[in-house]
Amino acid sequence: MGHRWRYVWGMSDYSEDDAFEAAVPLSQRAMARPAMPYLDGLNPAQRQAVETLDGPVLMLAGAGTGKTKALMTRIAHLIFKGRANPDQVLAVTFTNKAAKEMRARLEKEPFGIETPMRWMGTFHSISAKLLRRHAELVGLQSSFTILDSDDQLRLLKQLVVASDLDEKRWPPRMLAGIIDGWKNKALTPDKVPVAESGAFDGRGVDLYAAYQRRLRDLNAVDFGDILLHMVTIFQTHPDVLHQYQTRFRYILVDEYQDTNVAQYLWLRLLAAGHKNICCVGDDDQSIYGWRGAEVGNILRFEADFPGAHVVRLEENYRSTPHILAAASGVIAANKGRLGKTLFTSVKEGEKVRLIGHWDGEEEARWIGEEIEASQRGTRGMAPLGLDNMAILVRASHQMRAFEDRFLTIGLPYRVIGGPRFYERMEIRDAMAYFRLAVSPADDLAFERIVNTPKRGLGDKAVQTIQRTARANDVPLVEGARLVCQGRLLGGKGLKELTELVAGLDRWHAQVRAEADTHVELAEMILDESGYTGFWQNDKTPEAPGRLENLKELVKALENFENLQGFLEHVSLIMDNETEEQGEKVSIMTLHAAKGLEFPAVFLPGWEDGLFPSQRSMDESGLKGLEEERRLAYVGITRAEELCTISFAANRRVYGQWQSQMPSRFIDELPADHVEVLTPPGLYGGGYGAAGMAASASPAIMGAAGSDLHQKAHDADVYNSPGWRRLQTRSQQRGMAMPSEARNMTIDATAISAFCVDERVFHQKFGYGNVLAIEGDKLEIAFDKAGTKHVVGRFIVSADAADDVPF
DNA sequence: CAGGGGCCCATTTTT
DNA sequence: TGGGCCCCTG
Repeated sequence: MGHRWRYVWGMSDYSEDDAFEAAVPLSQRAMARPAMPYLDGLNPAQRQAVETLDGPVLMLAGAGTGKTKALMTRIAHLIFKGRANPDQVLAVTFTNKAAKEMRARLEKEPFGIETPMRWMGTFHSISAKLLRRHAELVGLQSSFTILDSDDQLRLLKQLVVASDLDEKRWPPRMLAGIIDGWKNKALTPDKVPVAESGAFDGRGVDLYAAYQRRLRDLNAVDFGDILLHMVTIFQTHPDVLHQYQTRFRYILVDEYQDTNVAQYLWLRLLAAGHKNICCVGDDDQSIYGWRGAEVGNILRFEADFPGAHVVRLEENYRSTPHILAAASGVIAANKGRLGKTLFTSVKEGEKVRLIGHWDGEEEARWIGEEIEASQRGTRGMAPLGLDNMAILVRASHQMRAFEDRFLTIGLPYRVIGGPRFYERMEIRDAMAYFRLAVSPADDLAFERIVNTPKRGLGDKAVQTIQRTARANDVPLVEGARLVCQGRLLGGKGLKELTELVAGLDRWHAQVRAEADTHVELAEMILDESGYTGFWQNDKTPEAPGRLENLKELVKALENFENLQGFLEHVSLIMDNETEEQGEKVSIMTLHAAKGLEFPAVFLPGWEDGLFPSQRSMDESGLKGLEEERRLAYVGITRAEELCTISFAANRRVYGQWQSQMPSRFIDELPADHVEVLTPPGLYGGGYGAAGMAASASPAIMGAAGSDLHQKAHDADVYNSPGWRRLQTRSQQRGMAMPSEARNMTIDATAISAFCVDERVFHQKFGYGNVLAIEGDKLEIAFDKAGTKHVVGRFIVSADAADDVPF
């Protein structure tokens, strides 16, 4: 069927405007289509979302309910029904990846729409395209450049310095944040509310205005401007607005819960005429409030667009009932939701598993073992490939424990959202040198570094070496030696190659003689080979980072006996890891996981302060907590078959060992859908790190109760016999306790109901942070009342105070 | 100009 | 604890 329709829209060779003006009355031809088979696979809700073509539609699509399918089918339907040709559909996504995927899927069966959808893309890419056409309306030329955040920062820094502000107290980065915030709210300098005029030492607005002038002079825009300028143009040039209101007959928006105010206005202006706007989203998955997203946009949709059809997609095709119930239980604690009830026709499945550990290292170790067990097939489940498993963390620094552990046991992993350390070019180069020092016959390593750094040994020289080596049936290094002896190369190349061969000989001798420590040797190799110098002389902006990575690599060597030992561990992983191939466990942040799904998901680090993040709660209070809770919801709903939540009783935070309380979200897990596991090394159930913390949880015990934290504090858990027993047992079994923890005596901080840095609330003085603890007296820095010494019984944890309206 | 030392701070991230 | 940034020095 593809051909026929391709023909119909074969006008895409025209200029865009011609194509637009020519807007073909497609309906007759479309009607001629025999059937619309693409509608067949939809459930009633999806079908309604697809077939309600006119007027505003809000598609509330819970996790795993076939949102993308519905969205794409709707687009196809609009086109096949002849309501619009592909050029008249505005389809907005948040990431280029999402747009790309959607394009790809629309081209394939059952849709076969091969006419490119010109207006499918991110807010930014579409706006940039529009802005190039109308740049002069905001004083720019259409050739304007788009600054990245680095450029932006450099510019702002100049302005801050020029304004005699103390760069330390008023960092340009902060100004960038403030300005971005204003732009996200579609506030031009003249529109910034008076209430915010105190920002940035009272200079914020002025600097913002100066920055905008500077950008204009440079004929440049930053990311925020791309949208802001278009909103300005739409607001001040009705003719332009009208042009696009007419052009875009239908508007579709994905991830609507993530839109900020500027994007909202942009959409509302464009949709104002026909109101044919379909927003797809899930208020429960709004996790980008910190970068300006307004959940309010989705919550207010019906008010903004009176008469809107709201369609709820609630049938979940992804997860088992227990997983859905757990996720629903957690998210139910949020207020002001639009509300959806996910259901599934699946009957079976494992409960969500919950386990506590002594510390973060043990948690990583346990998860590693679980992953290996799942690979073999466990608990009657079929073996799972590594691609089917993921570890989702709150903050990227949590990844390190897993990377370290997986590297040690040789478990292949991939980090989503950031290149892996051992995959970086400079690390691979350095490793190649080490490999050659250990095994001179490593030809791959030789090929890799023979001309790195540049030695004037190009393709031709390498070919000569290879030919010689092959002719004499020797490794490449020996081939190179023969080339040097026979003077088969000329001039500079010969000299350099001779030097390299001599160096390799020397390093190899050192390895064998064990004259120096392997760390010193590694440093020597990197220096003498000229590799370090190569990056030092490199002027590209990446060079310093690469040097840092090399330092890091050398530091990592300290954990091994010798170079060989290190290489063995890493090479096991790297060698059968041909680029992006092979099965790997995924490690990523919860944010990065949105939109993905895995049969098995691990959710480590569910500890108050880490998750929910203390900072989130401090900065945004209840709002912040609710966003964290949505993050928990996103995490759980990534799992198809098996979801494992874990926490550690102790964790190193900024180099300090800290006792951790299980996350309050654990309390919110419905007990009937959770299986509490006993941590390894602990005999029987009893008081395990998990057992204790979990059974302290009313939810898990099935007891009525509401405030785990207060109870836990009251019960003085860290001083409890159970806790001591755990500590002793762990020691006896030589469990995964780092030496610091092993020797740790339980100090006043842990015994007190509060801990240093804890956020607390005082009836009279308000909120504050604990500075120090002496017996039952606390030194607290109150936000408003200053630093005071207070007796502990007048203080409640800020967590508990959250329930008090403020 | 590059590197060392000291100091401050410490999520989430796309465009 | 440790990474990034700035400043100072050789």
